[in-house]
Amino acid sequence: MARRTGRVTATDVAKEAGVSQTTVSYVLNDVPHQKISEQTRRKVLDAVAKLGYKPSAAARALRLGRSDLVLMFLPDVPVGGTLTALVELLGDELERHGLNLVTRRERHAPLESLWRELMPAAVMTTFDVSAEDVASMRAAGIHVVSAGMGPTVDPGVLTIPQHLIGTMQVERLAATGHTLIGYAAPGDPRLQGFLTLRLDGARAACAERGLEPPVVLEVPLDISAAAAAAEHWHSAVPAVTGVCAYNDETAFALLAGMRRVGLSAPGDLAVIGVDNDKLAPFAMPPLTTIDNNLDVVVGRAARMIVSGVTGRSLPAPPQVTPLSLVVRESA
Amino acid sequence: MARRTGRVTATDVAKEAGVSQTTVSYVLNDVPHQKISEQTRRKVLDAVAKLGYKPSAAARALRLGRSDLVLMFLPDVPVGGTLTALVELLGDELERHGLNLVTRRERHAPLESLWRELMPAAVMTTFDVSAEDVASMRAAGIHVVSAGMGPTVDPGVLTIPQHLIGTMQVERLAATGHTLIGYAAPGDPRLQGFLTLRLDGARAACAERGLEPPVVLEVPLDISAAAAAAEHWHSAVPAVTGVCAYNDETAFALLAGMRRVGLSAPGDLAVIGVDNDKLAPFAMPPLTTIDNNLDVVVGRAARMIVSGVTGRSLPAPPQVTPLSLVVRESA
DNA sequence: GAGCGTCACTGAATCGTAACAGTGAGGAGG
DNA sequence: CCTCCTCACTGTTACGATTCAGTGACGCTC
Repeated sequence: MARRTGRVTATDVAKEAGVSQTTVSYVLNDVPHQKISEQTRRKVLDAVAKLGYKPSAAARALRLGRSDLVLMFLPDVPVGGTLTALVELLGDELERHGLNLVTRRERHAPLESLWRELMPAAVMTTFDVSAEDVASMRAAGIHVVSAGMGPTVDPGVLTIPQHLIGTMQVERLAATGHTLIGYAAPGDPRLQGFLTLRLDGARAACAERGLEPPVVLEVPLDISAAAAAAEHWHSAVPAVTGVCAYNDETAFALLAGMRRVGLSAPGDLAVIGVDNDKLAPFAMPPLTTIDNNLDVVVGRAARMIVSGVTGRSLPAPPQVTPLSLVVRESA
Repeated sequence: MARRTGRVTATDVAKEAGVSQTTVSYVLNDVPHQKISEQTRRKVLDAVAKLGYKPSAAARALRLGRSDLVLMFLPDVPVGGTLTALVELLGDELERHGLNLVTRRERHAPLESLWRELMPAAVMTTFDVSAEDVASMRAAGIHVVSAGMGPTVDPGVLTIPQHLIGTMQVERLAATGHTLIGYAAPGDPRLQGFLTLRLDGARAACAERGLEPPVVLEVPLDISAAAAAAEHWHSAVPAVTGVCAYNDETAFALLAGMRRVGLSAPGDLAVIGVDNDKLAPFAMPPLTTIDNNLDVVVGRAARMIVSGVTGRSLPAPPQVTPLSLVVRESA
């Protein structure tokens, strides 16, 4: 018989239930315009349960021309906590809808070979992908959701408003009386894209309030360098009194550098981070930061992907800004 | 024609090269006992390049009875930095060998339905899986690599020696003159498994040196609670002077708690963490910790998986202990 | 009671690859 | 000259699901 592989197939189920394999498929997929009697449906379902039948993802993918994989392209950046958490949450959420998340870093360049090979149901990108790449994926029936950070053309785009992050940081500092603001840029050049957007947001916020544009210094993850930057800001005339850090890591480094040269936050220099890192409450002093409410973002992303793939439209996403200020002590 | 889907198939390549589809398959898979002339091989390869042919993962999976997916089951724990990095590195490494990593949290329980559905080439687990689960996967031709933490039965097992972590922490504290040692346990009950092993290692190390067993207190990620624990250790008679933290997060919380009650490290209480978190150098004071050299671990894991899947045995892993002490200032 | 329409199914083709089982050409051996 | 073997391929089937195109049986109308 067909018992060479040990796999339980739809044919086995059909035999057990005494119906055709076609019927099994109809029952399991709840095919719209097929009338199946309750009795037959029951028989099939019982057989499925009895035999422990699980449809083969490969066979289904071959037939349908697409798999249940969702391909997520990540920027080639030492992944920060936020992106990691996003991946994790998104994976869980997609799983609930029968989709499997596969992540890939943008580096081993050819996106195309990968999606042609895997035939994913959807692709999600976290950086900007060329319009032609997007077009050819769409043409191949793949749902593309772009969380790219740039000014995207895609109407169905999901964007974490990077520039708003910078804006909110400046808002906080301005609200607490700071008039000359610094910006701590990360050392890693691969973060340039995000940096530009966040910094633009900060610049705009300063301009809007009639403040000088932020004084940008690089603060790599190195205490000495961070200390030098801190002194530079502090001893400038007029002095910078509040700093927006690119993210919480940078903020931690800056705070450590400040300690090295005897400066303290927020007295000498207020510091505000981004990400609400798990360790932010335990910084010295506890770090004020911007939380990008990931559950909101993930919820939206998952909805876009799932509704795109299944064709069903899901309940509209709540219109919540996925950013919030977490005030602690550092700013 | 067959041009309904837009996909380039092996048949298209065959047509282009003027050979049979079988020959294309033989060339591309380098089938051992088939003689293919250099000339034909070239023609096929050229056609592949010209048409941009990429074999369908689904069709291949269906035919072979297994996909190129590697399924990694993660413990249902708010994933710490280490595990995250492990997943990331492993994904990159597997990718180089044409395998795709899919992660899943142990929670939506039935492992079985998932692997039956996806037919992965290999499964990697980070927790203990029942012997029968392993047996049935093996029976289905799936390579199982268990990085479970328990005393595993599996001979081909890959273990991060959790107990050694505790041992090394105690070693460091003992070497710097501490005789009564504390252990800061995490609040999350899901970490119990790892905790037990690390703690056992610490206990054993204490016993070996004739020291009292470590004084275990729970240090959740909450400053007040951490402060209370710190005071408890410090004011005990005789006083605990050095503490092994379950991980760097716990260490950060403890250090923050200590500041709250005016204690400092390492003077009042030396603190040593685990993980060498990215932020560890920026702790106050910079955190001494145990680094579990992930590249080593990942390299081993990847080798085990790849060699298991491909059948080829890869160069033997360097016998390096994947743990090292990183001395900073806190202990 | 012939015609028509639903109902509740079933038969067979199809997706793209791998690999078994040939097959004709050419050379070696007797 | 006939047989046998190797070489270098090719024809065809199978993997397991989806789905189009039927197909009897039955009820209803005129």
